[in-house]
Amino acid sequence: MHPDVSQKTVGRWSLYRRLLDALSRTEQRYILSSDLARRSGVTASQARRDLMHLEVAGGARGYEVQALLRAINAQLAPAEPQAVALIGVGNLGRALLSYFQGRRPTLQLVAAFDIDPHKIGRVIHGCRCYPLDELEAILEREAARIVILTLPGEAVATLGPRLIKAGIRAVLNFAPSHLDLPPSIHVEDVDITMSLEKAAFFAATQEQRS
Amino acid sequence: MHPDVSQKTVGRWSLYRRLLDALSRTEQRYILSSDLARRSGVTASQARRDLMHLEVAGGARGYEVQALLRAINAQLAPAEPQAVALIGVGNLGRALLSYFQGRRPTLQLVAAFDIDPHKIGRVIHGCRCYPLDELEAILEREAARIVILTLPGEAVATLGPRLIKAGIRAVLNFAPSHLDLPPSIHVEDVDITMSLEKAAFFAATQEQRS
DNA sequence: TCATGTGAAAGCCTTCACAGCG
DNA sequence: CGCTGTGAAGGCTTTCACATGA
Repeated sequence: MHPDVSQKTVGRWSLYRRLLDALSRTEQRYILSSDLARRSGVTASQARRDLMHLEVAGGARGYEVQALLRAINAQLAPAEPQAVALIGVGNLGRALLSYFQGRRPTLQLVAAFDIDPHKIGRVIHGCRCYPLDELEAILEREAARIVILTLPGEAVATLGPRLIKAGIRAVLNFAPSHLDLPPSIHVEDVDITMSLEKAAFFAATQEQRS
Repeated sequence: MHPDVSQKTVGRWSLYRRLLDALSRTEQRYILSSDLARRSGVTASQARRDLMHLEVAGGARGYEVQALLRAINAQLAPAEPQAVALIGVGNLGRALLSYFQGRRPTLQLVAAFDIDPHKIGRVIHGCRCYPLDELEAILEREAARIVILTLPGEAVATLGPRLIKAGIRAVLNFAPSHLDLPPSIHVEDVDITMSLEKAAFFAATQEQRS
């Protein structure tokens, strides 16, 4: 694999894949960087740079859709499916369980955790809910290396050390608190309140940037 | 207002505010940039740069919590409350309605929209649901300039022109499709699938970056 | 003395611009 | 001829490092 791929490029691969996936169900066999770019909201240069790392040669008709798709899948989807667990089965947690169930076969939601006794033992959107106490044991049993955090902000603070001990490799954190984890664990923060406040700020500002 | 504030700085103001808000309910009257930084997951230099734009003088004991809070609020929260509408009352839409209801008094969720007749007319998490047909009329009536999009990907494509006509100033887009809007409208994309796929990629990669 | 405020340097990401190839 | 692939330039963001002030 190419060693120096930036986080942003990886994110855009995911965008491109969505488009290519849709294209692959049509008659269109080739796509131009300019097309891919316009439909993804990036520039053509940037799309070409991102595709460069995939080492798929384009031609005068552009890139072959199937070839790109294969190359991006090879990067984003490892050979073995990855198990994912979700911690915090509130409104947002349930919405995400439903959203992700069966969406990407290589990412399987194998367990949910909560502290609410009413939720424990239930199967929610196809995913069994366990007590948070059993986190380490069940993550180990299911070989889950990725967790989604959808807890109230205060609750994540104590979770860091447990995630480290459980051998977690990546976290998708929806809680509005900073997780202090070693750099070997990838943390992807999704801060919805911040995003809305940014939107509100720029809505109220005359001079728009970007 | 300082003219050249970057989007990233605005986002971090929102982070800092959350922390300062919590601090303001404690005895602690001053905070050091290094403290603020550590607890927000940024460097001390960066925190100081971000605070620079607020023109709040710090001293040897650091910054006064209340002064910072006032300055950030002045930036992020305009004098008048801003009305927000949400389009697409599925699982994620409902979770966000519940999440945002009453959280920030200066951001008021005034209307939800859907095409499902079963949802129209109901009040969901304190927010009335209207038919999507009436979008323009109701956005105008409620003076909503910010919309949250939580629809299936395909459905947003046709929405662009309607949002422009309705005079929308900012969009928080959870749909995995590119919105083609003029640069005068701020678009904040929150792509949950992309975030999870990034997390999965870096979970599977040996060399972690960042 | 110790923390801020900030020029200057470094690093990262995007865009330009064009050689080269099908 | 038009599009890709990519060095080089440009722009943005972060970090360094230190003068300044309480």
